[in-house]
Amino acid sequence: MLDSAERHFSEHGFAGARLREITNDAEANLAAVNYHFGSKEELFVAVLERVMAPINRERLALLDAAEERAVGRPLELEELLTILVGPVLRSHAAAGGAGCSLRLFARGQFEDASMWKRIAEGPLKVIKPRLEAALARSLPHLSAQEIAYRMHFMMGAVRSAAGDQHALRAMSRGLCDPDDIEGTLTQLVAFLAAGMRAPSAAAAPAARRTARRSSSKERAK
Amino acid sequence: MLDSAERHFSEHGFAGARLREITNDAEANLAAVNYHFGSKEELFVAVLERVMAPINRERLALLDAAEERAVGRPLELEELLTILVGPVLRSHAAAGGAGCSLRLFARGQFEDASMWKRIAEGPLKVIKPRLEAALARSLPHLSAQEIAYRMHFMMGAVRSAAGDQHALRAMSRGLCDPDDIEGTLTQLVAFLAAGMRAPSAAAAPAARRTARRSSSKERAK
DNA sequence: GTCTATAGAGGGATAGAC
DNA sequence: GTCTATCCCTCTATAGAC
Repeated sequence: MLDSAERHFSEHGFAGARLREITNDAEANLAAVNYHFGSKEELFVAVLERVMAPINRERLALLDAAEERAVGRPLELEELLTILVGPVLRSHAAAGGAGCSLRLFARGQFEDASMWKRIAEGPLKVIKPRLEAALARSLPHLSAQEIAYRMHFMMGAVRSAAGDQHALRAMSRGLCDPDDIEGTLTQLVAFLAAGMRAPSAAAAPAARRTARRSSSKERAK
Repeated sequence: MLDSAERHFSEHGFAGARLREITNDAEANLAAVNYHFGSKEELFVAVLERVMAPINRERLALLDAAEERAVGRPLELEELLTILVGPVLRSHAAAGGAGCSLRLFARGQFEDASMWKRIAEGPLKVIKPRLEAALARSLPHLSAQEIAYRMHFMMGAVRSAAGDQHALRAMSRGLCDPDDIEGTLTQLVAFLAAGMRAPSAAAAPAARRTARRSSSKERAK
C-alpha cells in the first residue's frame, strides 16, 4: 500500500495522484486510506517519512562513526559528501528498482507551502544542523553565507541526481546510466567537492562578465 | 491572464492549480481559457514558453557575441556559465517581483511525463546542443559522459537557485538574499565553475568510501 | 477491520445567449 | 469574443452493512 502510494505520488505529485489508483494497485480498498492514515495528506507524509527515515538514520550513523574516527579534526570533504549523498542514491537500489522514492522527495520540495513546512520540520531538521556544522569545519575558508549558498546549490544537484534519473538517461542519450549508483555517486561527489571547495567568491567577484584572473584573497563578509 | 496562470502554476503545480482561481485573479472568464488556449495543458505550455523564450533568446544572443569575440578559442568557463545562468536569474527580477516564473520552470521538470516531453522538445532543445558543445570545448579534459553528468548536476543547482528561492531564504536564516540577483549569480557561477572543472573522476575514483589518504575502514553494507 | 455505496464538493470543458 | 449556466466527471471523505 505504501509502495503503491510512493509510486503514484512520485509519478504524479501530491495533487496529481489519485487515491483510487493507489488503492487499486495496492489491491486494497479506498476506505482503507482514511481508516489507517486519516487523509490523503497524512498518507503522503507517511510515505515520505518511510523513505527518509532510513536514509537519515544511515547518514547520522556514518557521520557519527566518521567524526569519532577523526577525533576532532575536520572530516575530509569527499568523505563527508559521500556520507550525505551515498545513502540517498543507494536507497534507490534498495527500493527494489521502484526508482521513485527519491523522485518523491525531490517533488516534495516543490509541493505546496504547507507540505514543504512539514518536510523542513521533519526529515530536514534532523540532518541539516549536522551537515552545516561539518561543512563549516571542513571548509574553513568560507563564510557562513557562502556555506549556505553552496548547500542550497548542492541540494539542487543532489535532487537532480536522485530524483530526475529519467532526464539523466534521456539527456545523455544513454551515456550515463542512472542505475549505476556507484558511478553516479563518484561523479556527483567529485562535482560537489570541487564546487564546495571553490575559492571564496566574495573575495573575487570577477566572474561577472569578464575574466577570472584575480589573485586577491580578501576575507570580506 | 498569463500572469495569473504563471503565478498559480508556479505555486501549486499543474495538477494543483485551479482554472477558476486563475481566471478570477485575471478578472477574466472561465470559458476564456478554453476559447483562447484550448485546454488547461495548452495554457500551461503557453505560460512556460512565454517565460522561457526571452531567456533563451538572450542566452543565444550572448553566446553568439561571446563566441564571435573568442574567434575560435574556447570560451572561458565562467563567462559561459554566466551567459547561461544570468538570464535565468535576471528574468526573476524582470518579472516585477512575481518571483514565480523560475519556480514554474523548475516545477515543470517534475510534472507528468507528457509535460516533460514538451519541455524537452521545446525550450530545452534550443539551448542544450549549444551548451553541450561549448562546455566540451571549454573543458577538454572531460569525457562526453562526464560532461553529461555534470550538466545534469548543474541543472539541478540552477533549478535550486532559481526556483527555490523561498527555501534559500528560510534555510539560510536570512544570510542569503534571493533577491540579490548579482550576488546569487556570483556565488552560483563560482560553485558551478569549480564543479565543472573538477578533475576527471573516472581517473581518480578514490572518494568512494575511504578517504583518499587514509586507512582501513569497514567495508560493510 | 474491511468493504460497498454514496455523499458532497469541486474539477475542466462546453453549449448557447448576447 | 465574452459570459452564464450547466454537464459530466472525478475527487476525497464518510456512513453503515458485514
